[in-house]
Amino acid sequence: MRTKCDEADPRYRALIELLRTADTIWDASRVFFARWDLSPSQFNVLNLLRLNPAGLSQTELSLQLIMHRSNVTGLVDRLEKRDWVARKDAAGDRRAYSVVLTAAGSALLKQILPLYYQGANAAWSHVSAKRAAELTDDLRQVAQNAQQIAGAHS
Amino acid sequence: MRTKCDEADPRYRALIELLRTADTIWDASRVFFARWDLSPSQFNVLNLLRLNPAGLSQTELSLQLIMHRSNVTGLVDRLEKRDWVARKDAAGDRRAYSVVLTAAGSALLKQILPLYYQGANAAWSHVSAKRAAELTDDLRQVAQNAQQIAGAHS
DNA sequence: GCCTGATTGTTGACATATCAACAATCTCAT
DNA sequence: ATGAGATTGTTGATATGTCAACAATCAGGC
Repeated sequence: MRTKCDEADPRYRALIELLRTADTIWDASRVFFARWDLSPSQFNVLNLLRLNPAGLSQTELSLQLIMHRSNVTGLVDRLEKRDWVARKDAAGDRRAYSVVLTAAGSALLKQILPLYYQGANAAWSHVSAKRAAELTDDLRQVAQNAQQIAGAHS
Repeated sequence: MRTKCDEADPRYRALIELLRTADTIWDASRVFFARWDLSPSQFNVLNLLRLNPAGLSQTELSLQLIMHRSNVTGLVDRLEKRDWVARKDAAGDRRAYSVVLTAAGSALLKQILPLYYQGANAAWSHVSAKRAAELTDDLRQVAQNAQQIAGAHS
């Protein structure tokens, strides 16, 4: 039995639409954050630090944000230069930093978050909460499968 | 009536999961294409040219791939250097090129596509065709909304 | 023909991302 | 305690992406 799958397959189309939609949302968020001269990635760093007031090491940041350690260096550099985050010495490990939100960074987030949630809500206004939850489950499964397929390097 | 929306909202969670899943898939595809020393973006160019045998201008490519004109320059440069695409003079417009697949590029795609569809299928194996189609519709709507929200720069 | 305005691809400056390699440091078995 | 191996953040090379500005060209009204 052959595996039926080409560009007409509904699953393949869903895959393409998923990537396309994510790209569109990312671009829209870039426009949104431009008001504060902030990039989506920079916002993600700030938002993650908000949820971790004790601070995160750069490696922890890279794991949460799904990016390479080396990329966090420049990201934190630029945020630090604008006084939104600070590098504290990590307790008990002289190799690592503990990156924390500054008061200014916290204040900035307080300004952004309500508008951010509002926009996120508006984009999904036509989707019911139940359907959104189902969709989330589907996506989680797809992400897990994709990782396994890539991990098998076949 | 206040708008209820925070990080616990199912719609917000769907948004986050959407971005996260797309990122994971993109990373997985990067691993997948690495076998041919190819990037996902480079593959997208080749695949798009396959569907347009007459060739596309770089501006047309940028519109289809949702990226800036200026980014296509380097992308095509690198693909041309490896003889997978060629820049022909566009008929009737001395400013533009007509970018086309070479025989080598076409042969490369023939090699990749079956494995590509196979992987795409595997990632969505747990989702029914009907559900995939519904999901695609939802995503299209979300993408459209996101664009409008960004366009309104509010 | 000719001028105005739009479009095409390129360039340079920059942010974001990967990877390999490096010094500094930590961990842990011995 | 010490040496082997892992981990941390940085650096340099490179790809990918944006944007503004530029020369060349096109398209249309006059």
